[in-house]
Amino acid sequence: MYSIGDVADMMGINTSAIRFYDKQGLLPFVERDSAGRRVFKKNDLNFIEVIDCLKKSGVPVKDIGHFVQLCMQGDGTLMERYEYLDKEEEVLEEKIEEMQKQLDFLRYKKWYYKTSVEAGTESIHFAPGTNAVDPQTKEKFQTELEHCTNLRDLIDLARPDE
Amino acid sequence: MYSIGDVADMMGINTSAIRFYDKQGLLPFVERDSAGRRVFKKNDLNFIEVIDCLKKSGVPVKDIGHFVQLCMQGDGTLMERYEYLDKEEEVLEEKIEEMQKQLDFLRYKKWYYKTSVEAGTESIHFAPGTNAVDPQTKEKFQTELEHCTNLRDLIDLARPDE
DNA sequence: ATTTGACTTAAACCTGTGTTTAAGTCATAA
DNA sequence: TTATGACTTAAACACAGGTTTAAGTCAAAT
Repeated sequence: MYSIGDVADMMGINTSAIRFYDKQGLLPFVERDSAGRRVFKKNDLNFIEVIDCLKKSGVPVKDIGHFVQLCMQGDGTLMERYEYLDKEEEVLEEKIEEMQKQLDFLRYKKWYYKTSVEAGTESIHFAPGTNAVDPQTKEKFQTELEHCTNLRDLIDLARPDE
Repeated sequence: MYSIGDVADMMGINTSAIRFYDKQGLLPFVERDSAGRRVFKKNDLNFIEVIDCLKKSGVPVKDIGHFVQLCMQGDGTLMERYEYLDKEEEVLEEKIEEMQKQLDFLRYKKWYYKTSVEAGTESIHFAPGTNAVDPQTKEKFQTELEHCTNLRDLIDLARPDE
């Protein structure tokens, strides 16, 4: 048995966030004591763990509410719940893939600035006689990337010894 | 030379989103024609690519504005720009790691529901004589995970042949 | 007995990230 | 030459996801 404060501490969130989730229908299983205070049971933490996972995965609160509603309806909705999680698995996989693409681009730009810092000017990457980046710059990076064994050597700026 | 509509089409966003970014200081380099319309140069697309990457990485608009400001100040800020990207690289790496953790949990829950669907009831995972999930359920999954060669066999529900 | 601290609610407030609306400008095709 | 479509602005609106505030309840320690 835990109070809202206990749960807030355990989850690392604000008590008012928990009350907000409750109001949005995410915690229909939470009971109350004689004074009207929320009482969280041990098994409620399993629910909260799922809710927390979905929130951290970027699922909107209303959407999570739909899943919780399925959970409250017993074994008849087991398949729907499986399908819900199956869908979210796919969404999350795509999200991670997308993030990885952005990370690759960020690393190209780190290389761009590492080499610029080393040269003292960004203009080493400009097309001759212009102030614009040479369209071949990224391909040059790709080539260097393929021929390098250590990504860090390629994109990290050497730090003075500490 | 591109109009705001061209850029919107290329980036797959709304023209009003571009105007919004401009107002927030993300596009100080964009010029105007005699009629006051935005004119995007080829090199502006390089900036927009970076902005788009940072946005997709979850960086707040104001924060991106800071980077753009550095870009407008010439070679004197090269090191700061490198450090900015270095920081964002780390943030993004952590974000991906976090997402991967949520994905692992989601897969545990998929297994939980796959096995429940197969059994016809969720109660196979309850502690004997209770309505609460057995605390050892997750460990049981972990063990099965270690001994399995194909994740999909473990967590994906067999679909009828199509 | 009263004070303290954790809880309760409803309602107001705030931030980020745009979108929509209304009124107007301009180049070009019919 | 006029109608169309793409652009311009400022300001209002929307919406998610909370946080803050104000007023009150209650149990337990002083």
